Amino acid sequence: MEKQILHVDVNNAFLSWTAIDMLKKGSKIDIRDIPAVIGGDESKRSGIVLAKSPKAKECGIVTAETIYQAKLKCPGLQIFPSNYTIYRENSNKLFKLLSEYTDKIERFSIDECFLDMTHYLMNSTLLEKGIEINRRVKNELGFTVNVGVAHNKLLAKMASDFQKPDKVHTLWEEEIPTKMWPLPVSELFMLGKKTVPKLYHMQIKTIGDLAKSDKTMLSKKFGKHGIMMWEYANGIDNSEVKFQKEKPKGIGNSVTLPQDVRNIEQLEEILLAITEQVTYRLRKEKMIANVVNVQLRTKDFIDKTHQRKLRYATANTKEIYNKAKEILREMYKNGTPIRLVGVRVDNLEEKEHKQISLFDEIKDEKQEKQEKLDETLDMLKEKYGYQTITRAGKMNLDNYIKPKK
DNA sequence: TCTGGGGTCCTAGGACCC
DNA sequence: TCTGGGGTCCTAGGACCC
Repeated sequence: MEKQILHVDVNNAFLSWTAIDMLKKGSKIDIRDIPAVIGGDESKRSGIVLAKSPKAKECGIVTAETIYQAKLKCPGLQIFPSNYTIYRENSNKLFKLLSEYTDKIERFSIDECFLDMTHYLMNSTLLEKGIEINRRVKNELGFTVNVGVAHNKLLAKMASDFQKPDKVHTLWEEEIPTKMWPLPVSELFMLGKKTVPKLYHMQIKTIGDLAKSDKTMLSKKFGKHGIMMWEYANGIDNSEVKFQKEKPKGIGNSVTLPQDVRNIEQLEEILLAITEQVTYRLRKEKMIANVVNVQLRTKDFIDKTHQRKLRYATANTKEIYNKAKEILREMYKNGTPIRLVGVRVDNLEEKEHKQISLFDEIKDEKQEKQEKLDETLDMLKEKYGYQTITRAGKMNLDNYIKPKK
């Protein structure tokens, strides 16, 4: 049976949400109407564009470029910091409103949702529902969304990306040749900056070119990715709207340091602070990890990641830190200037599912104590806030990261 | 004042086993 | 002298998304 899918995408999400917040706090200007961007902090070496206003877009500013580049393109550009607390609040409001329409709703990102309306249309059409959602979000939440209307997720997503802002677009199968095929191949979902030049080289320039090219040839050249891009170009996508919250597969944090660090003792302190953050999140998910992964980025922007399997799955800070330290020591050549440090845990499993007996056999008293310590510290973090309770005391990340001005 | 941070999925080579 | 192949696990890195 044919699915009925909507894709809802907030227009310039971070910028719109910051604009609303500023107006609420008495701002005289709406930053949606001026050349403005939401950006990182250049003094913290994280100066990139996260979102742009329409006027900033007119200057040629693109997402993820440096603030420095953006200023060159648009001298009067105004820059505002991001605020994820506010973004999460708005995202939740949107999700709540959309949940009135179907139970089968997938939060694809902080500002995008897929809705499976197949059994929820009652007496209206899918397009009517899309138009209603577009209108209600604007009136009730104060920001605008694009809505894509189609029979699968890929086409709905492509549709919501057509003309912006505040629009509802259909992309039915019969509309593919006129609405999707003329677009440059770079517009197709999952085709990024590495693949597009390769396709161009093969004289594949539009989505239509890709759709009409030979699937077997693409498969030989790009593997699974080749099959997928051919299917997407032809509007084929059988994936389901994932409405049940999925357990994370991995959890990680990383930090760009305000200055390069070139000695291992300092790197270890940073590693501990990040590990504490990661394992805290891991324990909150009630999961344990089998793999620890350490990432280093040099001052020349060369990334290295090394990972090791743990002897048994755990969420204990000390055990994971010990493994991370082992990895760091093996991968770090003393004196190399490091710009970013990251820790990830992977191959997660649910703590409940672990067979207690087997687990306890290899767990000794020391480990029991360590786990109790984690529990206690986690409780304190819940009660008094994360920042005040770090195991390492002075080894807090704040020592390496300039406090927010 | 150059270049974020959090994810998922895939590939490929080597080790190891049968 | 010649000389398997299939499967799984582990690890590093790449591509892509928002």
